[in-house]
Amino acid sequence: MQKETIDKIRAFNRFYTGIIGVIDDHILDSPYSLSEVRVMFEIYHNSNITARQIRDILQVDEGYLSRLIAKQERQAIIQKKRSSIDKRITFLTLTKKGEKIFLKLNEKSSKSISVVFSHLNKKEQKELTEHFERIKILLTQKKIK
Amino acid sequence: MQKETIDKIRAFNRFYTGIIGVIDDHILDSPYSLSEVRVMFEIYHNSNITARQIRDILQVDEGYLSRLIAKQERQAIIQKKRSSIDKRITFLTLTKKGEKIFLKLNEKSSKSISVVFSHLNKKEQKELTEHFERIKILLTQKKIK
DNA sequence: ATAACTACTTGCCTAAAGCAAGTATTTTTC
DNA sequence: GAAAAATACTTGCTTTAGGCAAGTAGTTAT
Repeated sequence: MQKETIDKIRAFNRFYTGIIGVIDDHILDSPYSLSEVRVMFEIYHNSNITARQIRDILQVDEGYLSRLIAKQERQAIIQKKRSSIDKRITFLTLTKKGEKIFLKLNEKSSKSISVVFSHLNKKEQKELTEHFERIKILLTQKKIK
Repeated sequence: MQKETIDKIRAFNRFYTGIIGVIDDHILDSPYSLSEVRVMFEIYHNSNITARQIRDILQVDEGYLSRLIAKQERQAIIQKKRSSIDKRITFLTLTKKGEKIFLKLNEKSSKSISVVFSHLNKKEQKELTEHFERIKILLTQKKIK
């Protein structure tokens, strides 16, 4: 791979890390950490997910995750139900309260996304999301070598 | 802003956070933390930068940064020289040793970037960096409202 | 000359996260 | 079908990252 290309990728990564940082910062003035919000996100979008699956998606330490989940269970955000078929596994769902909390946080994050991207008009927004789409396709397709 | 657009942005952010995570993970199996490498990066690319400037670029706590710099000075990676005009300011440079270390880490990061993007052919690489370029332009231009 | 400001440092503290050993359950192997 | 290996999760212990506030030294403004 060419050095120039690598430099461009690196430059974009630094740039985009900053963008993500700004958005995340806003979520962070809530009583929940980024990781906690991510856990809620995964459960919200995939009910009855397991801790193991979340670990694989978010790439977090399983011990740490176990504690996060326990904490959110104590706070009645998450509900655990053990599988009757395989008792090692517990399925996770958000409680009504948890769902409410997550949606509020999501709303907050939407707001901060809106702020960061607010200077774009309709057409530019469309262009932007098309770039995103293409990048995703480029980076996920034919990972199979 | 439209909900759909926000969702697409969020989806890309999650996706790209993962990509960056994979690349960063590789750098992290070195004795230096991400923040340390970033500090080296800034000094390497901008000799005689000040701690204040690095703080502004990287958006890190100045106390934490001060310690990082002190640590790297002890390790003879960084050299401080106080400004004779304004003695509050110290200019930072990499030592020969520091430069060597940084370049090695940079090389390592280049390798991991190469791996992540290796399935792309020349044409696709070009397309990718063009998307990056456009996104950067879209997101930096006319921030002035 | 004093007050306000800037650049950086230091002390103190909490939250984030890694690692390893442990428990309970299920699956594999001989 | 018992022992060994594997899986899903938990717990204890520890390190690291990073925030916040007060402190120091130097500079600029009033």
